[in-house]
Amino acid sequence: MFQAYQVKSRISQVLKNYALTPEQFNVLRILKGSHPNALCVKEIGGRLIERNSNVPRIADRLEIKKLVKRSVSAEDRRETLMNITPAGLNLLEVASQELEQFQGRLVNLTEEQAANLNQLLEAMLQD
Amino acid sequence: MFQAYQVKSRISQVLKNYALTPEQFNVLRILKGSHPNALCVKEIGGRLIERNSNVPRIADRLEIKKLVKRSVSAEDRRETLMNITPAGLNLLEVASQELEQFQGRLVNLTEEQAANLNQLLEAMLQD
DNA sequence: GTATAATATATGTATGTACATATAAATGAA
DNA sequence: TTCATTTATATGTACATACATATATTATAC
Repeated sequence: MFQAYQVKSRISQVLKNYALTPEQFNVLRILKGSHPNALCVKEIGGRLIERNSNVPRIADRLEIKKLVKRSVSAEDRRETLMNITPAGLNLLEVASQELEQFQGRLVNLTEEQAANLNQLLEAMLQD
Repeated sequence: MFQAYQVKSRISQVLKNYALTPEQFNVLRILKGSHPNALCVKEIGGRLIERNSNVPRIADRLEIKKLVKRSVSAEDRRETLMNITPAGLNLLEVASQELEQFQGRLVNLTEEQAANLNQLLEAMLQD
């Protein structure tokens, strides 16, 4: 948990250059993954690590910055669909590039060590 | 980070039985560690994983529940000293017991695997 | 076909983090 | 000694999580 906190803090510092929080960045990445197709709020939430993320409120902030657009689904009017805007794609592109370089310098493991770490983490929790 | 989130969530569920958050629990544990000596706000903050924890506000909530007491330091009147109360010690005792049992069942690694995981995590980050 | 249940989203409230700023007290330089 | 600087804490604001509840829409039971 200490290392997870460290990683998140440092990612946060990099994203601050783009006025993004890690959560906002993750939502943008998910939307880019489905682009040009929209995703509804529930689908986005299901792809986030934090199962209790409040996607409507993160969407509020992204919408104010015009990085996403919301619309009501025609098939199911309960659903709010979200799309990343061209401005969102541009910002995500530059932020992702800096973040990838940063992470490359940050992480200090061989491929074998990384695979080993991953395996231990996956085996760690009961249930 | 996914596993750190899982662990924190499950700990959170257990502590909810005692109306404690993980952060409040950690502050109580730190205060118990120094008991019967008090600790100032800065010392407590320095022992938490989250470097930016806002100890005064966590202390507000613990004080309302009468689990800690605050006082002004005589040696340095800028410092706010904190002490765990008898009620705090009692609550911590029962909560800790349930949490330890829970964590024993939760974590699924041999001693060797745990040592290996720990070593990989420590080596993981540059700087 | 209508009433009820289930679902998707939004929103209110409590808690916490991140960070800027305010305030009081101690320290140090002149 | 006096005044500027540093330090410890508190507090304001923005953002996020956790969870309860409200609302609108769809699905289902009869």
